[in-house]
Amino acid sequence: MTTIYEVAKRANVSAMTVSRVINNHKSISPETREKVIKAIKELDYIPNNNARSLISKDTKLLGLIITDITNPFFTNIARGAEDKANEEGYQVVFSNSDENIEKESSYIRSVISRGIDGLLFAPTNNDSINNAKTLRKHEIPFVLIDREIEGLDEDLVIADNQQSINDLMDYLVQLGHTKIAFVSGPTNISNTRERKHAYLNYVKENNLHQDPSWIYDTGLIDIKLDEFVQKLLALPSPNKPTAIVVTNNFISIQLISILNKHGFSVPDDISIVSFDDPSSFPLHKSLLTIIKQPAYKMGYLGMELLINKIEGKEARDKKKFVLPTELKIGESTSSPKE
Amino acid sequence: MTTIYEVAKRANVSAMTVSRVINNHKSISPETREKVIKAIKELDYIPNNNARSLISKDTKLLGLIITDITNPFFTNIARGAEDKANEEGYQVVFSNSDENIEKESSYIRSVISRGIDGLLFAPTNNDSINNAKTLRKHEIPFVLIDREIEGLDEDLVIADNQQSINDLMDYLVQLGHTKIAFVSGPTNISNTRERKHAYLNYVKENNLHQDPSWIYDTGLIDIKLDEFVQKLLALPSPNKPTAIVVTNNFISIQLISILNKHGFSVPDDISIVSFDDPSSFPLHKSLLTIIKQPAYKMGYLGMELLINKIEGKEARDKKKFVLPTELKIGESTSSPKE
DNA sequence: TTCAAAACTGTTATCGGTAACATATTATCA
DNA sequence: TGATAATATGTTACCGATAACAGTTTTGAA
Repeated sequence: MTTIYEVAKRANVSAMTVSRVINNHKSISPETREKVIKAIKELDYIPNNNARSLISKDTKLLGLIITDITNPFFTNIARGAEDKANEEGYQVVFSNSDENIEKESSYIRSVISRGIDGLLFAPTNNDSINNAKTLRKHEIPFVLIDREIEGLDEDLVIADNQQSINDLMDYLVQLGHTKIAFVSGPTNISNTRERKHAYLNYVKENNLHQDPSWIYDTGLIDIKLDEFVQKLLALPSPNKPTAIVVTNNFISIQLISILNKHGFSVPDDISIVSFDDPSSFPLHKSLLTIIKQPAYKMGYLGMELLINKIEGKEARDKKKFVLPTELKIGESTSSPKE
Repeated sequence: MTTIYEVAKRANVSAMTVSRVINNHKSISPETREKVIKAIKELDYIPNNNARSLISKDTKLLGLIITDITNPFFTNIARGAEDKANEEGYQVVFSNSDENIEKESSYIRSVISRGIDGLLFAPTNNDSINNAKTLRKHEIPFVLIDREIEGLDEDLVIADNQQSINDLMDYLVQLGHTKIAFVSGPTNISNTRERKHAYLNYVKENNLHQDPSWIYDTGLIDIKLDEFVQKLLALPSPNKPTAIVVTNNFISIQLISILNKHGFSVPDDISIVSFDDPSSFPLHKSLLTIIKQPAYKMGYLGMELLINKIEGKEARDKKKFVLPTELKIGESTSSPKE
């Protein structure tokens, strides 16, 4: 590895002078600068950023935790985040937490030891509070994305869950549905909680049919829908829902699959609405009627907030950014029969 | 930031002893170890890995360059790569090169200055040879993925292009097509080159209709298909192809869109086959008939090779891994009319 | 002309770790 | 029982950069 000393020797100056040239300090004579640049080029010298960081305390490295890059929602968050980071001269280390709090903890300790300047962070669930505290103890600025942590006041970028559920419900009601079931992920994740809350509110305020057996919370990794679906389908016709709101795209795929298995077709027998269709295809109508969350924008904005925070351009008060979503009508919804 | 010296002071030992405890050296008495561990916990000490790297010369950090994480093919490569890296205790800094050689160069210099242990690298095109040389000069192990660089002998993981084209052509011929056009990306990218070569071979060996005006190379960022399509559709019926092989999923989407604009429908008027349908949806038949490349496996294997190389577990001779692909029949193909 | 300020370059110490060597104590065996 | 090895811990130097300070030369205003 070529060091600054080798460059210095070749250019017949001190290491400090080379450092000054690299960092564009004033007070370097044009001749010296030229000599040094020549030596740098000849040796193809690339400074060791880790040695620099030891003194400067910054690394221009940012962390990104998402649950799974393979989920198109997070893919676009990652892309938005990387774009902004890149624009500002930062690089991104990423990790898939897979809804696993231990994996999250272990990654966070690793990136702290790397000296990352900040972290953009989709927390696993409310248990992530301990990891957030670790970050704070080590004075790593971070911004939450997509999910809030209960009891933690921190900068946050999310989509508008209230509005999203209202839009979905409005659309279903407009189609003539009044019996609407609700399948969500685990409620220790904030967006699930908010969506469920919005659903319950909507049902109450609009005097829709209410039934506790129509509401089901699954896990995110082991999604056990079979029993719930069987119970639902066994209900006598007047008590059977004609539509289901699903809070997660992966769950909705499995749900449709199970419904089909039981001989129920979507949307003929039952309508399904969800979030962030994973099959969005530019050319044809989306299969699912969904709420599209502005994933790219969320990632981009999240990084922007984070970098502002790091570089001190930001007022110190915490901010919560709630971005608007968009209803996209697909082929998983129709008016109820009869 | 808590340093090893503060831990040492609190535990009443030297910094070296703390270091020994952290790194599980032998010759530490149980009492000392316990004292030190207690101090580490009380201070929530996380070692500074950059300071460590300054001496040890390794960082447990790996680079990943893909053209665009948003392309599901690369998403899965990234996921496979991150999984393997994580299993082996490494972390991944990634970058979207966007088919832009300057962005690639700049990223590579950055990660070199970070002291990455190695790089998994989908090169932009043959011009990437200079970046590969930079990596070699700085003794950074790397493995190429998805694309070869002409004139560079280096470890490589790709999908079987020859076989893929043969499968697509076989399928079209079996449907009754004999007039098959070919649209590819730029031929300074190895997989495009190989696919084109395989297509030309197939046409020749099977005595299919040949026509230079049926072959078109586009850019990857600015895909200009309009003129080509117009020419193609203006051909008198006997000279008009009944199917098109497209080497890139994004191009195929645009192609279908343009064909539709001109009043031609797929597959009724013309069949389209391609690679890696971006709309693959678990529940229903894929829209496009495609060759599915084993993206996850490619990323995983690529990382495995890279890490073996870094850790010296690997024989020093270069290896080229060509993974098998899978034909997936979708709705973009049918037998030709009349 | 003269001397302080500005411009230019070098020396030393330090960032947070660890390798290499040194020292002190304990264990082991001929 | 004395010599040697093994165990346990500390001291010093160094990894590659840069901040802080210190010179030396040049510049410019009085």
